[in-house]
Amino acid sequence: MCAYATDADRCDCNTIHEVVVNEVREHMPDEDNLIDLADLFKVFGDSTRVKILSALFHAEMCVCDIAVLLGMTKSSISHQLRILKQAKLVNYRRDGKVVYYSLADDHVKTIFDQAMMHVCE
Amino acid sequence: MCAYATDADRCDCNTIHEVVVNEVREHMPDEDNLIDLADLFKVFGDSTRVKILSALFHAEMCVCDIAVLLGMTKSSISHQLRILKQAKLVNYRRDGKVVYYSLADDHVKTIFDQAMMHVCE
DNA sequence: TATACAATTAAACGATTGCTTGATTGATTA
DNA sequence: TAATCAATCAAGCAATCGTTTAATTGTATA
Repeated sequence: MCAYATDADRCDCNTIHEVVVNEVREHMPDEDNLIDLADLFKVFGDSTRVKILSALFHAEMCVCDIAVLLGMTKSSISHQLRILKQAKLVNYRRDGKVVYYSLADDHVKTIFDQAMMHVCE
Repeated sequence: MCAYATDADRCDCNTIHEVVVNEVREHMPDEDNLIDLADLFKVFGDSTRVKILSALFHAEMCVCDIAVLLGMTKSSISHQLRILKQAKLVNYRRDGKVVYYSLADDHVKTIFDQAMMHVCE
């Protein structure tokens, strides 16, 4: 049983389609890449962050602008911007007391557009 | 202060770029759509689910196959498949005792490819 | 009908996460 | 230098989430 599992201890199956499993295993991306992928989507998986990115599609904005736009505190916006910064999804520049944020990656727009297609079906 | 906030109570800013905020507000998608978008990404934001979808890109598989492939219990795989089913990301068909799952939406592959480009930069 | 087994489900847990509050940092200006 | 204010940060709390365990469902077959 489970002769083809990478981690036989965790497996509780008796019959598998060996050929299919091996075939799929060969074609799958590395686990590390898939984990990175999930981590990126995790960043997208919060409505506040989605709103921030969606706003930055149209214009560079300061923390205060975004807070007003979304009706939230500067603190929570700043908190979420830090997460977006860590994921290299936004750039920032300081001008006096104000910090302006902008979109760092054009892929994001494409990803959002495709996802919106799924949502609107 | 904060004359332009939709929810003035939550705002704690003194200076905003009024024109920019109004301009962006006009161009943003509806809040409901953005929440749906975040909810979709939330589904993508788990490595087990990303691995399952990535596997289904290549072949239809039963729960047991996927459990073996990923070295996890059938229970946890079934649990995640339910979430993918609810998000209309996978289809299923029963053949005797075995239930086969397959990909339901071609957008997913495009989204994953674009996201992988961001990750691999 | 009884057994076997793939799949699903429910409850419980530990871990993660987003927002709040209050304090602090950094830059400007009176 | 002192005051102001945009922005950040840290700690705490409530809510959400993924896996485990054990029980249950549904289908096939002896």
